[in-house]
Amino acid sequence: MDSDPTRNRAPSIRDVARLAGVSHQTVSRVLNNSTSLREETKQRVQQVMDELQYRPNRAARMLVTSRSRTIGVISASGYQYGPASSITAIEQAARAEGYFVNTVNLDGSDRESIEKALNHLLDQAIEGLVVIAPQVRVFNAFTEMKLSVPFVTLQSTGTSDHALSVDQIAGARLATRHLIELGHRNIYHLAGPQDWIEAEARMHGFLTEMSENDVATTAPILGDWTAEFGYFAGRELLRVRDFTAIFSSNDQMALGLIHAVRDAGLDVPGDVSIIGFDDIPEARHFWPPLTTVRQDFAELGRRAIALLLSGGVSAGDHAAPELIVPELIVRGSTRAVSR
Amino acid sequence: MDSDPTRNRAPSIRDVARLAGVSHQTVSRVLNNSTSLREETKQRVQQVMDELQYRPNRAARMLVTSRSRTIGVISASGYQYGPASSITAIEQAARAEGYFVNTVNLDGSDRESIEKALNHLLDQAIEGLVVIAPQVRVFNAFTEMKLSVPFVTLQSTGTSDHALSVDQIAGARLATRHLIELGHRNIYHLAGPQDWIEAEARMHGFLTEMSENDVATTAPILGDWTAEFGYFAGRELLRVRDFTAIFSSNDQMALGLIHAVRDAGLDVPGDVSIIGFDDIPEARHFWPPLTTVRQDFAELGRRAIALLLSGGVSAGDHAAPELIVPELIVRGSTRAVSR
DNA sequence: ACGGTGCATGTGAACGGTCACATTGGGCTT
DNA sequence: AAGCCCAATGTGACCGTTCACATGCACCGT
Repeated sequence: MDSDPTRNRAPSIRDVARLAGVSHQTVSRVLNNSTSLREETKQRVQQVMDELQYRPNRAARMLVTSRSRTIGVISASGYQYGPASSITAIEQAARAEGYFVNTVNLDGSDRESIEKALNHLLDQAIEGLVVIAPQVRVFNAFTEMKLSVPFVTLQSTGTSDHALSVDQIAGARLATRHLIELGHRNIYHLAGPQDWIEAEARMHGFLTEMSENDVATTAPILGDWTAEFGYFAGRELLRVRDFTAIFSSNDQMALGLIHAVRDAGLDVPGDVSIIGFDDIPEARHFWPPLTTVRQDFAELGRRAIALLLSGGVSAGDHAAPELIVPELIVRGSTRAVSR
Repeated sequence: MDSDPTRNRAPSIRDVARLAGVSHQTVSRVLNNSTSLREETKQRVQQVMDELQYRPNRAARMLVTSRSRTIGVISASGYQYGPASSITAIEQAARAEGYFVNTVNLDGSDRESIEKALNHLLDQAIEGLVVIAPQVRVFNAFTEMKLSVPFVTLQSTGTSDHALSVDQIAGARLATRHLIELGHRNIYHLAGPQDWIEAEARMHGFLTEMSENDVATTAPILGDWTAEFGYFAGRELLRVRDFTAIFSSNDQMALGLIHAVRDAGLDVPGDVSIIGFDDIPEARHFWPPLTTVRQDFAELGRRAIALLLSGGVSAGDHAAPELIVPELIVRGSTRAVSR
């Protein structure tokens, strides 16, 4: 007869208990390595667990403790270098603390897809949330939403206590100052999309640094982060050619810019200096190797988990966390202006 | 008195039942939209749910159905373009089917970190597993492991019924044939790490195509996928300069190669033709725009979920799934050999 | 010898859903 | 009008863990 009820079921705490000759509660104690357990008992139980290949049922545990040990991540464009690095770091940091990570990728930046994503995670009973979706709209959506779980926003300006971020303004100023110090006075800024917090911050840093040094500025060009856009923007810009340097808001657009300059028969950095932002791994092998501003995405991810697990971010009465300092990486795509 | 027991607890199915004046089972039926429910009852229950902002408790459901609706993803180097794209696609496809995705990043390729990652996911009671870790060692580890959950391996050679993959051999032959057709006869192959399935497959494709066209080959150089390595390998190679073309096993190394060729004062493609593999988004804006072989990582991810959810991959008695066909993208980094 | 103390362990009831089965009542057949 | 069926709903058990509390027992001081 194959009606043995234990046949198909995974072994439970009671199965272990029976075989070890103890109560189920004792097994539970071993599981949670409680104190006040005789070493001998512990070992016996442990041994039975190994034999049975026992695995605690997470659902049951979750049900009774009402803790999921799961952290949700909502990410836009998770396939890009920056977010992807942060996600990797988040996962590793979370796992080290025994947490699970559940990532959801946003389809769009509209309210509906945000809510769909969020609901998906809340269904999962997440205990914390990391938002890597630095569009202004998304950011506002989250701050307005009165979330019941602690959350942290990545890659924003750091004006909120929920926001963890690299100091974009400082980074942009670093880049801009570098160009100014090289003698450039006609500098364009190829910015990111208007509704991205980072793009805005970098633009702000650019404009501030320019005006503090009394350099006249032209209106920044709003791009979409892609090399493709950089290329076409570059072509457009070169029709006038009233500049000697461009500060691109990210490395991909800088790559497109270089491409356009080359297409026009000009040289980087001979005719035009170009500086990027991010320092993606490929940047140092662009031709010429790209001068850029490095931000530590992984550190960002680690800090997000640390902040979340320290449990401080739900109430909303904390000081804004420290900004991560970006670093200027000078390579071959910038040069002193020729007169 | 704040001893109201319902105060801090999330509303349960019974709370809803009480307020709607039905039994808890009826609420459950609404939840699973069972047939044989009066429309009126259904609506009433639904309304109470909305008022209470009721959310079914996933743990409880999981416990009784013993289904987690979670799919695990194990990934090496999840921050790179290929894997990251696949992961994004996997998540979206899975979510569309109501599944959750849990990603774990491998710290190393040793047995221990594999088992740690796997255990982490099994603790989570995953119903399926996608492995994006195309090292031979990792692949073998999984096939040997006698996993109890259905699983799919991505980016492998497709020799197993668990393996879903782009046809790496065909892709490599495409690249190689392109160079041969351009008249190149002295072609180097900069391969990926020896223990990567894809690297091996591409190398195999290269060698096959070369020998079928009676072109003499030199031993492939084993790289590590980074632009950095491509750069140094290129420098080394250029000390002899007995070649006119290089087939690089990925785009990053190709980028490093171009860098090295330029450093040596030579031109791509004038002096050396270079072809890559992957078609990362930046490739078309390299200088020169990179000729490469495109593989559709997102499609790979979607198929993985489709395969997993069709439930066919646990038994092991199925035909190997179809390979995805890669595509040659000709841009500016290759040119007919000059005589 | 006795009650108190504290450690090691056991007992039964939650947790919040679903499952299998029981119950109700209205409409149809005969 | 009796009997039957089926649709709509209710009842109680169960999933595998932890929690709160109970029990047994050795050891201690007096």
